[in-house]
Amino acid sequence: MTELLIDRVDSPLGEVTVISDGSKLVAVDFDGYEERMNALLAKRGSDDSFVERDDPQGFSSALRAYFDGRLDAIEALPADPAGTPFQREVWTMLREIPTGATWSYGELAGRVGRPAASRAVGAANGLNPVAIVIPCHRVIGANGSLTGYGGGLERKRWLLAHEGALLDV
Amino acid sequence: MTELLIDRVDSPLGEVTVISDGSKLVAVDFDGYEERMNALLAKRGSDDSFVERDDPQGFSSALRAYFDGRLDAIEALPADPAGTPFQREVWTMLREIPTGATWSYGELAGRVGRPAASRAVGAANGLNPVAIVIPCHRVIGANGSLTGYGGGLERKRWLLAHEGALLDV
DNA sequence: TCCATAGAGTCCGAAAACGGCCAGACTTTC
DNA sequence: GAAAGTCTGGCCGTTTTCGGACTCTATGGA
Repeated sequence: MTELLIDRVDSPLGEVTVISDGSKLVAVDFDGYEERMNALLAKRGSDDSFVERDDPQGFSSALRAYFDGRLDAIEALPADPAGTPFQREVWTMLREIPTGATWSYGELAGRVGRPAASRAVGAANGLNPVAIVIPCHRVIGANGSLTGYGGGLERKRWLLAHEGALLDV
Repeated sequence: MTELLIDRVDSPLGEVTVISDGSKLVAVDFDGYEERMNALLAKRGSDDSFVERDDPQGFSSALRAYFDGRLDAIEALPADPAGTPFQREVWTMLREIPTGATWSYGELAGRVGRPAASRAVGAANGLNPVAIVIPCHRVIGANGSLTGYGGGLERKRWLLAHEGALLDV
């Protein structure tokens, strides 16, 4: 039974919910995805209680700075998402993608030592609980298409543009 | 693409088919179960061709000796059945059951470190490709009933009686 | 009491289904 | 012809579904 700190951040992409376990980020998600987020959080220790807290560990400020153009403000934030070993491996690798760059799912798969596991990587990507900070939005199709994003493709496009990534479309 | 050696042995239980990969037993089954046996063999390397061979590696002689009363003739025969890790674990443990003894499915489950997996053990038992030599017939219900046998309960009863096991019925 | 005989409860591993993929073979358009 | 769509088959970790060579308990007769 852990106590989780919850806060909200206004952004050009709508309200963003930030959840911390007191030391690390355990979830970041967009408005309207509460259900999914709760499902992801349920994978942690069974029972969690939520407590409203202003700017826990400074995570909310960091996100605001990121949205304001200080792209590197979120780079060092500690995150501890709950998931299978494979998923955690993928999520860890995601943070190696430089701001402004994009990888294909296949590239990412190769980076975690399973060159043929691009689909599995896609699935793991889709289950990333810590949006933005763990930059699953920086992974796109091998042909340059955006393919998908949990928060909606528009948000993915916006984030990549905000980071200065070069897109085909 | 492996070449499998096949032979038949006459027995009180009818004709028994013996299949060797040239060094180890890969299947032993009763007459009338060709289809099942082929299915089990299909789990090995994809394509196998069969070649008639008289008494390959002495396996057929050993079985005849067993049927003639030399019960220990089959104890040391090498076997290499194809299956999942769990199945192989179960099949390996089966050979630890002494001749003339019986275990319950639950006991067998405990012996492979999964005390609650008695049903799964039963399923694995039923898929044993190497009848008689891997003595799946020595496993019976916790209440002493014979429960089931791929070759028919009559054969199971006969084998146990042949080995001198004490049965309730 | 004792046995046998259902029936339900559970529990597992196996197998199948499911995606935020991708490369290659084909079509269709200019 | 080239270039942009379409379709197909194969991949892979996860999730779901399934089915059973179990077992325990409750019943109902002898």
